[in-house]
Amino acid sequence: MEGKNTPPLSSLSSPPQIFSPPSPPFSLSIPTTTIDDLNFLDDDTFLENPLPDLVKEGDFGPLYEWLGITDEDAPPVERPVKRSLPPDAIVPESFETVAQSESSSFFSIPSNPDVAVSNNNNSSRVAGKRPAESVAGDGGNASPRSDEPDDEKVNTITRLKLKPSTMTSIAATMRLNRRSENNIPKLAFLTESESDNLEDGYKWRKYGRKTVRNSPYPRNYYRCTAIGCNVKKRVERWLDDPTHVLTTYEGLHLHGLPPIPPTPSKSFHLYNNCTTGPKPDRCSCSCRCKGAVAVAGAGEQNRANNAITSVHLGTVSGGSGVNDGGSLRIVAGENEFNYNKHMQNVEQAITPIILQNFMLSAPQTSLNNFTPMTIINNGHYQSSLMNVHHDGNNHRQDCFGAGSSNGGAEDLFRNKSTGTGLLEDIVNFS
DNA sequence: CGGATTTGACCGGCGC
DNA sequence: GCGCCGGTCAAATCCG
Repeated sequence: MEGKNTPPLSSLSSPPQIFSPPSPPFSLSIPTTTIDDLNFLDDDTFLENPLPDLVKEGDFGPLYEWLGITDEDAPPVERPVKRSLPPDAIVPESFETVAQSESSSFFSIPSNPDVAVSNNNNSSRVAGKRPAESVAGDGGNASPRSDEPDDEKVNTITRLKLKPSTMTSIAATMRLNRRSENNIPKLAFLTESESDNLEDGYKWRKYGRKTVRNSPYPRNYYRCTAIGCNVKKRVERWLDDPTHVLTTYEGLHLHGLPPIPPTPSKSFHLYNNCTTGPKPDRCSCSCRCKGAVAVAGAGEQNRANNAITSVHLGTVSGGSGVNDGGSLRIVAGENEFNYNKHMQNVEQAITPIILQNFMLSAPQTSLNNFTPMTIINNGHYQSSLMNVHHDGNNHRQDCFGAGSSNGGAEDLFRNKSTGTGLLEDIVNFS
C-alpha cells in the first residue's frame, strides 16, 4: 500500500511559520536539465521547413501536419469556446477566454471535481468516471457535463493562448524531442505540502513507484493522461526537508490547459510580502502592486471581475533570500486567501501551468539566453510567485528585486551573458 | 463495472 | 559478465 515505508505525515514536523534554513534547498543536488543544447535552434538550417505562416492562433492542426504527425498521433486540436467576456475586460493577444461555471469559487470548482484544487492535507481528488481522454486531452472544448449547472450561468476566465511564434517554439521543441530524447525540457518545483500528490490542473496517471536510495520516501511516477501527450512528472518528498515535495515535470503539454483548469474564475492579484520592507511602487497603473502589499483595497477588489491580462513572475527579494513565509495573500473579489491556510493549494495549482506556458511563450531566441529551465518553487525559501494584473499594462519590473540573487525565478531565468535578471524577456506576453 | 492505483517484475544504462 | 540503479510495464487489486 501507499507509504509502506514512508513515515506518516503526522510524524513530520509542522511547517514553520518562519522558516530560516541554513541554506536554501536549491543549493543542494536538484535534478536539473539545461536547455543549452537548444542553442542549435538558432541555426536556420535546423528549421528546414519553417512553419509560421501555416499556423493560426490556437490551431494545432497545421503544426501537426507540418511535423508529419497523423491525426491518430496528434492530441486533439484545441478549439476554445468564447463567450461572456466581461464588458470591461481587456484580453490581449496572448490570452483566450473560455467558459467557466459561475459556481466556481476562487480555487474551488465544485462543478468539476476532477480538477478542483485539492486540500493538500489529504488527497481530495475525486476519481471520476470521466474518460481520461476527455479531460486534459480534449483540446479545451470544456464540454458541459451533466453535473454542471445551467449553461447560462457562465463566467469567464482567461487562459494562455499560443501565438504563432509560440507554435514555432513548440514545433522546434517537438522536433527536438524527435531528434533526441535527452533534450526534453524539465521543470522542477519544490513546494511545501503534506500531500505527495500535488494538484496542478492536469490529469495524471500513476504508472510507477520506486524507493529512493538513501531516502525513506518513495518516488512516484505519473504520466499525463491526455492522448498523445507524453508529459511525465516525478514526485518525491524532499529528503532535506520532508515538509516539501519535489515535483519534476518532463516534456511539454501540447494540448493546452485542461478544459476546466483550477485557475480562478475571476482575475486576481497575488502579493508577495517582501521581508525587507516595501519596495518602490513601480506600477504605473492603479493596481498599486508593490512587493510588500498585503491586502488589496476595496476598489481593487471591485475590479477583480476583469479578465486577467498579464502574468508576472515575482520573487521575494530580501537580501537574505529567505521569505519570512506565511504572508502571501490573494484577493479575488470578495475572496481572500491567506498563505498559511490556503496558499499551498493555490500555488501548486497555478505555477506549474503558468510556468510551463512560460516555456512555450518565450521566444526561442530568449530561451537560448537563459539558464536552465529549472524552477524551484516553494512558499518559504524564495517563492516564485506570480502577480496577475488586470489592466493589461506592462509591469515587468514591479515586485522584482532586479539583480538580487535569492534563487528565485529571476535567478533561474538569469541571462547568462549579463548575469542579471531579465525577466521581461521571459514574462512579456504581450 | 471500469478507471485508477499498487507493486513486483522487467529492462536498459552504467560502472567495475 | 555482473550488480546496481532508475525508470517502466502490466497483472492484480482497489474503489467509487
